Amino acid sequence: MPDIQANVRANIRVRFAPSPTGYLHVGGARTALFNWLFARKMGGKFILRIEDTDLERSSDEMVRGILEGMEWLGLDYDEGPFYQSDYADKHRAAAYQLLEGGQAYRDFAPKQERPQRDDATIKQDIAKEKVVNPYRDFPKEESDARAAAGEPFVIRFKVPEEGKTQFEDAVFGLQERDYKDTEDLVLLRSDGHPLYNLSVVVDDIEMGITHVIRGQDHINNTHKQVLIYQALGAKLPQFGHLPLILAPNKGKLSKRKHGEIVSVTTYRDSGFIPDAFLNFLALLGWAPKEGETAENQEIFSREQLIELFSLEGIHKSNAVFNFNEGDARNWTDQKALWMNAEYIKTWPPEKLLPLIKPELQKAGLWRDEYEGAQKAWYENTIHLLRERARTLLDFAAHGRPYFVDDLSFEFDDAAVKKNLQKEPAPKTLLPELAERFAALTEFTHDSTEAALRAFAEEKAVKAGLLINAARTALTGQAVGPSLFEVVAAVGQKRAVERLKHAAGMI
RNA sequence: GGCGCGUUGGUGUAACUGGUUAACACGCCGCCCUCUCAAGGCGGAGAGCACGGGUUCGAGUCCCGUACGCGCUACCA
Repeated sequence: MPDIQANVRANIRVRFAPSPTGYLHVGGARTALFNWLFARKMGGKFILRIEDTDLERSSDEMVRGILEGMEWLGLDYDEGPFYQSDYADKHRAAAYQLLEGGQAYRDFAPKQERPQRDDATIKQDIAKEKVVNPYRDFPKEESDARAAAGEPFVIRFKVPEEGKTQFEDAVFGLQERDYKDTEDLVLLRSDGHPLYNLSVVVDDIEMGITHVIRGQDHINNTHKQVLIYQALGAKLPQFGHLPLILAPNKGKLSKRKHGEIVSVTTYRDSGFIPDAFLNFLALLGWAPKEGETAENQEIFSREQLIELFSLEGIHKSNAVFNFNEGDARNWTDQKALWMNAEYIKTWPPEKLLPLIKPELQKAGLWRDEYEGAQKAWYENTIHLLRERARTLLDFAAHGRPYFVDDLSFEFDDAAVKKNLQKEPAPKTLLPELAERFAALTEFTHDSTEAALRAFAEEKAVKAGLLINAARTALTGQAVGPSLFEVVAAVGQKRAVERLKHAAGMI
């Protein structure tokens, strides 16, 4: 017997349809993610379509930003990218089909200057003025004649007077809207250019989209689109509207207001592991069913997310993305940062190492031996650093003393004061300690620890004093891994050198 | 203004078809560990579920109202 369920699932087709604004913002990324998860979960197809019907605002450059973001996040699409502008003829044909069918009409009124998007008071005034369009019931012959005479017009959808649109939303449930609350939207501009709501519907029908998963800010558009679906005689897809991701001030995310912080490339460039960012995004507005996860689990691999994802788990209320641009350390949502650190700490080396290499290369710290003769040493050093890293950038920043042979790393002022200069002992003891280290035939964590502790006892100083002084001498820092791990990683020659050098700084 | 949607600690979320002191994660504070910082372990503060009124033996969970927030309201997408 054929597996009917599997067949139904395999036919599921979803799409992510961003407009090319030059970058993929976190809200868009989450929409893409949810579509992708749904498609992967159901064994359906995930399609990318660029909504570039507003040609003035589109360019290759703008599209590239979207593609880059998708690629970084690893959201691979099965079809596309398609460009909506390539199908303008079809959209126009649909508009004329509706005109012929009497479901749309020509509006000869001259274009009005519109107020700025954010000028709410003017908008309100316009809304009050809204009256029945005089061309709505214009005689067909006259309309045809004026069009034939070359008079410019737009094609508007003729929203019926009585009744309401309705659809069952996968997230918000039954949605209804009275026809009288929907204006006669423009389908085709006076220059023949098709507009968004028309293009979307025609494309979604054409592409066989079964589930439209998009931001909640589209709910009003959906009512308009339902009208177009019906006028075109097409079956409605399943709609699912996602809650919005809000800025810390609870307003809408926007590049203009919030800058680069809302672009996913910022997270890539700031050393996020894509899976960590995806994990964080997935939990913004969605949660797995209780009982299907491990106790207190917050970390989910891609595979687990796919396994656990369901439309039912999506929330209705908006989520705040708590970034904090002014703060150098906690510049973005702390949970995202924590999650990234978790990934860095626990990811298998074969996945982590390829992400660190480019960072070291950028900083001029990379050597090919790290993948050859020095492989074991390198991996051990990375292991040391990963415990304290929050982003991939930290490997180059904190790792410099481990990767350079000379003294071309920073000495932190506070560390020098506290660990080297505060007490008089280091000045005389550090050179002596250097000699002890130089004399060791076996130079390991344990042998250096034994040597240092014996030396401290001999000189009647606390081991901690020497340990902290040595850490600053070797790394320039007051904080870092256990000293003897550092000593072993830095090696005998460099350790001896740096201990002597530090004494000279005092 | 109109239409729509939402409201659980600072943030993200949980709480089966209403049933004992509202749970978890991040963050915060403290303690332990310790050579520092992290990590880790343990503990703590922080919401009585926007507010008001109902229904009920019993409501965060159902109903009504109010407030607040958000979204949409283009010949943009």
